[in-house]
Amino acid sequence: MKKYFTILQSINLFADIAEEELLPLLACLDAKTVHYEKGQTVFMSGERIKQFGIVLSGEIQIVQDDYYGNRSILTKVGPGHLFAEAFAYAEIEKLPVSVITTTDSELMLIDYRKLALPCTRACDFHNRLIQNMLKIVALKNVALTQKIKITSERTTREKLLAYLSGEAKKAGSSRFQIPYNRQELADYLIVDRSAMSTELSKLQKDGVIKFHKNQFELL
Amino acid sequence: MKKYFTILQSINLFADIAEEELLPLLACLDAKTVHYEKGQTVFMSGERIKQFGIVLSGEIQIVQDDYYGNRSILTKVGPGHLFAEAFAYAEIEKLPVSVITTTDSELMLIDYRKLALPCTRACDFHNRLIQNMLKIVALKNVALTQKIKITSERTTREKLLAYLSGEAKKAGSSRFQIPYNRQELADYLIVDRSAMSTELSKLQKDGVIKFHKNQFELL
DNA sequence: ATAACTCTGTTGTAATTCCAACGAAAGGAA
DNA sequence: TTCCTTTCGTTGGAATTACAACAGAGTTAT
Repeated sequence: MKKYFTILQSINLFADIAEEELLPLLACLDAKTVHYEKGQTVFMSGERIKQFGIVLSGEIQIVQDDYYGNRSILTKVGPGHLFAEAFAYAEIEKLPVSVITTTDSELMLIDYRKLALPCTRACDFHNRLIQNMLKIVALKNVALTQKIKITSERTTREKLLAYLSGEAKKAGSSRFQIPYNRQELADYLIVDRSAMSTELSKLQKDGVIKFHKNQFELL
Repeated sequence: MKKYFTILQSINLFADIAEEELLPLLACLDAKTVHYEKGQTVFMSGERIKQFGIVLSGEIQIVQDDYYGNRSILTKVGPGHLFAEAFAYAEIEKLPVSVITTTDSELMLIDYRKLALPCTRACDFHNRLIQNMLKIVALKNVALTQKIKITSERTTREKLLAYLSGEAKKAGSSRFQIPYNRQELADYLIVDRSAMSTELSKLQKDGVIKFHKNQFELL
C-alpha cells in the first residue's frame, strides 16, 4: 500500500487529510488493494455494488451492453481516479454498466458505507471524507449538466458558440485557451471533426470569433 | 412552516427522518422560509452560494446567460424539489446560472455546511441527512450519465434504440411502458418530434420494434 | 535529413435532420 | 352531441451533418 502513497495523497477524496492520518484512515475504512489481470471483470452489470474503487495503476473501462448485446465504452479510468462511486452511493439495485480492466491493474476497493457512516472508533476524518465525496459527486454533476446544456444545441455552430461562450465566461475574458485538441472538442460536442473545423472557419470568416490553435477570442 | 409539513416529509432529503424529528431538525439547520414574488432573483450568476433551496410552493427556473446575454432555461423546479444543491456542495466560486422565480413562491433555504457538518448539539440526524444528500446527488449523476450516453448516438434511430434498449433492460422484459409522450421523448433525445415519429414508424415497419401509444416491445 | 505520423482545414456527395404544415384520432369541456 | 384542444403520424423541401478522401503544416523517430 505504501507503494501508492503518493498517488493516494493526490486524490481529491483525501484532500485535507494529513499525511500521517492516511494510513490509519485506510485501515479504518478497511480499504482493500486488489490485483486484477487484463480483461477481468471488476463489477458485473446487474450486481448490487457495495464498494467503489480507486485505480492505483493500470486502466479500467466502464462499459455498457445494450439489449442486443452490443458493448460500448462509457469511460476510461486511469491511475488516481475514482470509479463507480456514483452507482454505489445512488444505491442502485442493478448496476447498469460493467467495470473491466484493460491492462493488469492494481485497484483499491472501499465499502461505500464504511466511508459514509461514523465509525465506532470515532475517527474524525470520516466527516472530512464524506464531505469530500459529496463535493466530488457534486462537481461531476455540474460538469455533466454543463455538457448536456451545450450538446443540446441543435447545430454545430450553436454548440461551438455555447461552448466557447462558456469558456469565455469561465476565463472572465474574451480571450482564452481551450484544453482540447480538435478531435477531443468534436467528441465533447458530439459532432464530426471535419464538419466542426469547417464551421470554425466559417465563424472566423463571419467575424464572430478569432482563433489560432487552442487560443480563441470572441468578438 | 407547519403549512408545508406534508410536502417536506415527502422529500427524499428527509427520508427516514421521523415526523417528530423534522421540526427540531429544521430549527437546528437554521432553515429559513422565504417569500419571493414573481420574477425575483433568488441566486445571481457569479455569486458564491452558501445555501441550497427547496421549493415549497410556486415555481422557479434555473437559467443561464451566455456571453452575448442570451438567456436560456435549464430547468424548471416545482414544489417538493431541491435546487442548487449541486452548485452549493461543489463549492463553485462563481455560480454559472441564475435562479429566478416565475410565480410568487415560498422557498426554504438551507446553509449547505450546516447540513454537512455535525452540529454542536450532536443531533444524530445530521448523518442521515448528509447520506440522503449524497444519494440524491449520486442518483442525479447516474441519470445524467445515462442521458449523455443516449444522446451521444449520432442518428435518431440509434438514439431511439439506445433509449428503448435501456428501458427494456430496466424493465427486465422486452415489453415495457415509457413515461414520456412523444414530445417529451423527443426533447429528452434532443431530436425533432416529427422526425422521431417518422423513425418510430420506420422501426416498426422494419420489424425492429412494435409499439402502441406508450407501450413498446423490442423484437 | 528523411521518413512516418499526427493534427488541422477543405471539399463534394450522400444521408439525415429540421421545419412547417396538415389531417386524423383521442380526450375534455360546455 | 358538438366544439375545442392535444397528441400523433405523415409529407416535401430546405438546411445541416456525416463521411471519405486529400493536402499542408508541424512533430517525432530513425
